[in-house]
Amino acid sequence: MKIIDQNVVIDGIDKTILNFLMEDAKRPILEIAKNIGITGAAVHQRLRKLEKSGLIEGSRLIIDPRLLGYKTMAFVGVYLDKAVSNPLAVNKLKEIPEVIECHYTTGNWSIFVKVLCKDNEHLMKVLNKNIQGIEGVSRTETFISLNQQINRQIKI
Amino acid sequence: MKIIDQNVVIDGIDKTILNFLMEDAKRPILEIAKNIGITGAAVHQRLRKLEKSGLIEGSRLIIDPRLLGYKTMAFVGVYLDKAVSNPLAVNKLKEIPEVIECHYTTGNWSIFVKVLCKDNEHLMKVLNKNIQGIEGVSRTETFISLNQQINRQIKI
DNA sequence: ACTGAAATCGTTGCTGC
DNA sequence: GCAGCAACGATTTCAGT
Repeated sequence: MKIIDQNVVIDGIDKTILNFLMEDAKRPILEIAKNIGITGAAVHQRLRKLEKSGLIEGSRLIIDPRLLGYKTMAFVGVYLDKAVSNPLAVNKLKEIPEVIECHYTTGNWSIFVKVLCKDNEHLMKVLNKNIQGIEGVSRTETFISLNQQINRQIKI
Repeated sequence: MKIIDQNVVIDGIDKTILNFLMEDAKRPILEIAKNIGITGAAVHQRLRKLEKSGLIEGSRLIIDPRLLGYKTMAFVGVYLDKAVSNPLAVNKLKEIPEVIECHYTTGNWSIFVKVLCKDNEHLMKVLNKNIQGIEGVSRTETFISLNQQINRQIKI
């Protein structure tokens, strides 16, 4: 777990550059530069500074998993027998490709995960065989996302 | 809501290309091409085909929001008075920048949202003022993510 | 920190296989 | 559907301010 002890200080120009690229990482730098009113070289310098600061983690190509048959998204609250088995359970969850998020949360559950499956049958297999099969998992509660209406990054 | 009625058919080479770029959208195409054993031009052709199919939604620059002071992530289950107020509530949620995901789910809640705030005080403001202030919202249940251990896309 | 130009590298289009 | 090459466009670097 990475410890964050200090914020990165950025100005309005940095924010504009980041907001552009957070929407579309392939947006030409010269276009962004023209929009701001500085040259492409200046934008590039700022991007290098932001990369070095660790604020920029990288870039990802975003695909629509539904077009590959992944049509069932679900959230699963996981109860663990003892709190001590948490890191072990997380390691086991990492090995399940259908698990795309995993959180250690306050409240009823020890662990909260987001899974993406092809259909309900696939989800059932992941729940019963993979997740329930992990040592220490006593019970799970599942919520199927019938429709995701918002999916975005924070506006900075 | 986009209706998906047919899957996009892709082969192993397409999968390899996509998996590379889903991890790092800036990965040089020539490098990927060499890895597969075809030319960069061929990789381009396939990418254009995949874009046209709608499978590729775009690319995003990924930043670490914690370095900008956004250190509190939470999941909020929202109870609505009547099911009919759902689309209206979603529209109101879209106007709250701290709401980064919104799902229509099975189970106890009508709507399930993921919010990203600077700290607990900020979260409290978003909950009490913004979310609870939406017409039709009767009650909310909040789970704070103390630590996100997995965050990835589906492996195809 | 930014500019402007030069060099480098990635992308796209074309022709032939 | 892919290779090879040429033309284009974008990124990156660097001296100068």
